[in-house]
Amino acid sequence: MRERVTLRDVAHVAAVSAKTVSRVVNGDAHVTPATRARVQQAIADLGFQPNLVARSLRVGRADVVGLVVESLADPFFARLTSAVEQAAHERGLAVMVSSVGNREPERESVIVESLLVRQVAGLIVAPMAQSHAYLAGTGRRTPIVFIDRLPEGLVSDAVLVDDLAAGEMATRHLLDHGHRRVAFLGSELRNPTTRLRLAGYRRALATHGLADEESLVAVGAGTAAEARAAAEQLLAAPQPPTAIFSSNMRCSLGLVPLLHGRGRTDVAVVSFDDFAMADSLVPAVTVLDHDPEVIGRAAAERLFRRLDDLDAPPETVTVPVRLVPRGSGELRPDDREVVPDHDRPQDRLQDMARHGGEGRTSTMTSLNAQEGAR
Amino acid sequence: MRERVTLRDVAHVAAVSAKTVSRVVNGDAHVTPATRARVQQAIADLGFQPNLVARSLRVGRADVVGLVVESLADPFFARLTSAVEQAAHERGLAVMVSSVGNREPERESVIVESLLVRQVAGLIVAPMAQSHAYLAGTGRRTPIVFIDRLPEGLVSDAVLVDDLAAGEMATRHLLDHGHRRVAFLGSELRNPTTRLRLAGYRRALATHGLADEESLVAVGAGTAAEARAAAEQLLAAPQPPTAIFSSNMRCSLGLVPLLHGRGRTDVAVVSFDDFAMADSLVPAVTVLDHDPEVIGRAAAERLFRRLDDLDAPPETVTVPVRLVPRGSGELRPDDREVVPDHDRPQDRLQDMARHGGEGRTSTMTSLNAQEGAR
DNA sequence: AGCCGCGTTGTCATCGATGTCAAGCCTCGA
DNA sequence: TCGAGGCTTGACATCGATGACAACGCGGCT
Repeated sequence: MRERVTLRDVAHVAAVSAKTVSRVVNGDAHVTPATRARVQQAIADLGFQPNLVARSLRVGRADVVGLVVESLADPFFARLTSAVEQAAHERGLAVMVSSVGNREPERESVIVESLLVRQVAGLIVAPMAQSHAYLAGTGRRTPIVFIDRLPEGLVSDAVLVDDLAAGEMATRHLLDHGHRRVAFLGSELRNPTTRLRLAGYRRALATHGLADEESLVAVGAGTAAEARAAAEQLLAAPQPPTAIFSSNMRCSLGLVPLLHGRGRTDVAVVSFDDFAMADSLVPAVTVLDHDPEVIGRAAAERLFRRLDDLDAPPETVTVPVRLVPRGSGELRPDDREVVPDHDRPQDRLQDMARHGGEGRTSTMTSLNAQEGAR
Repeated sequence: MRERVTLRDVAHVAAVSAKTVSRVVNGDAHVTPATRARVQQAIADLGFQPNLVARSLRVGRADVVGLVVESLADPFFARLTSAVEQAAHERGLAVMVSSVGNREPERESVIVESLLVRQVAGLIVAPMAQSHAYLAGTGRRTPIVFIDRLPEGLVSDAVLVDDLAAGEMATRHLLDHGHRRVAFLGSELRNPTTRLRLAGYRRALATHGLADEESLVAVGAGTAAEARAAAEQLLAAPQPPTAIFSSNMRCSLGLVPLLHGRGRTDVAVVSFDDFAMADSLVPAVTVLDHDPEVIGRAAAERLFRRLDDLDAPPETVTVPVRLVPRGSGELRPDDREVVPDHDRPQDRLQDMARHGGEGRTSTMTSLNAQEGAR
């Protein structure tokens, strides 16, 4: 129930000035060992703990990083947050998290500003808002690292996924499983992400010496329903694809139920982005997945380097995606039968028993692997 | 790229004192409408934003709540964090999260102190450490709400789950499905949580007019392996149970793989705590589940009330648990055959299509429901 | 011996906001 | 007309730490 102890109290007990105590606390070299010892003794006796808010005011910034994501409840962002928090902790920084929610992207600016007024040293933002004009003059005072998407017309540090390589990887995966008619399902081409993934798709085709067939590329689907319709068209074509690369989650949410509803689970599918239930369907959906731990740490480290050198030119870090084979992407063009599924739960059971709720594995192979609550 | 704007700058432009600007910013009533307007104009012109760090120093506390959990990557804590963050945001508070990690519970004190020195207004802690002596005098200065477990020898605000009711609910669920020989599998009785759940189990038996049979209660299993052994004993008994209430996750991690390995999926199971894969097994495991959103919000609101009245006596909030029927708990004593499983994924598919990746449903029925990454 | 230089320590102002207290002004009633 | 009381506004100190700068003491040098 001790009263708050300040530098001055310690100074008084150690018979030195507050400034000297400050030097000891901050590890300043210019202090005599004898003085240092006396001060440290006083600190210990009084149980002094520096007030970081006061320090923050004086030095003009808090030793805190702000993190802005869409939703903390989303496992992707949860793991990202965890990675950022670990990296920050190693550097002695605290983390303030805020979620924007998926309803109103405009809330992003409010959230960001609520962190700025708290003088965070830096921000990591997974952008949702359309415009980032509100960030106009902020960058210099408070560095920002963007995740996953670079806001329009802003040059800034960012951590992006390698969409080109990802598109190529997905497509090659299907080609390697014997498919020759691989379709591309994507949303609007305005989206640079989609463009890059499509480019990767084409590059993989070219590498395999295949022509890029116009009729196999279905883009423009903005919603799951539109994606479903686009997929229906693909399947109804005279020479339908035997495999489909669904280049984002929304598309998959249209495509996959369609295939299951029609009993067309013989069509091979690789989906970008993991999505709910992707691994409990039969066959489970092979996905290209971002590794949130890798992205989070990369973003944190990019930010730290920026804090150490505010004047270096902006840098973009590109992280690879992983392909998580689960069944749907490993179907061959002549497969008419689905892999029996009753061995899959068994596999997982063994996995579960092996990990036994004790340690967390450092690299998880399945995105959906999750520890039980508590 | 504007320089930082302070109260004084605004005061200068509006030709008033800094104090008056402060009054306007804080909505103090004692300001002439004319003055107020002039000040607000100046604030808008200069783009002034108050420096919350300075305010925090002055008032002695930051408008921040600290949250300490085991792991942010754990979906339970992720959703809890999300709920806390939302509640805090509604009150204008930011949230600093820190995770302790499951390796060294002693790190808890370091984490908590790193938040205290940042002058957080209050803390929400899911305790892991054995001793909380380090919190000795803290409570008065910085209120703490504990989640799920009350630290030894500390009277404090807390949010606990209703273990008694939960034990009763699980057991009654099994009894209602026709079972008469229901076993209880639990860890050490030293653990008050286990004691309460066992009491609930007994109460349900009593309500159904059943005797409490000693041989059906297996407690003391500290690890999954021990739980497995205990379950083996139960099943090998002359009159084995037809249903088992596994009273915590560790027990379930011993019990469930055993049943599956032995092909004894005819034994009904209700498990406390959701766990990895619980819903993708066949049959999926019926669980009693904490609702992290409810717990998080309850903790936040308890904390806010405490902030409003530091002298009220400590209060414990008890939240109910939910029973999530998934199959294993709905088996009847005479069931020899497992529900065919291929319709379950279909159900989910429809579910998935219906929600279509658009809105987040406000109350999720399945704990494991999760949005895809991004 | 006296001066220089270096390393230690202290004084003072400051970061930006707010609590305290009082001054100034206005209104109303005696 | 004058004083009391209320409201608006401002001057000043303060929260706790740190940066700039100065003073001090001591050893080495000429």
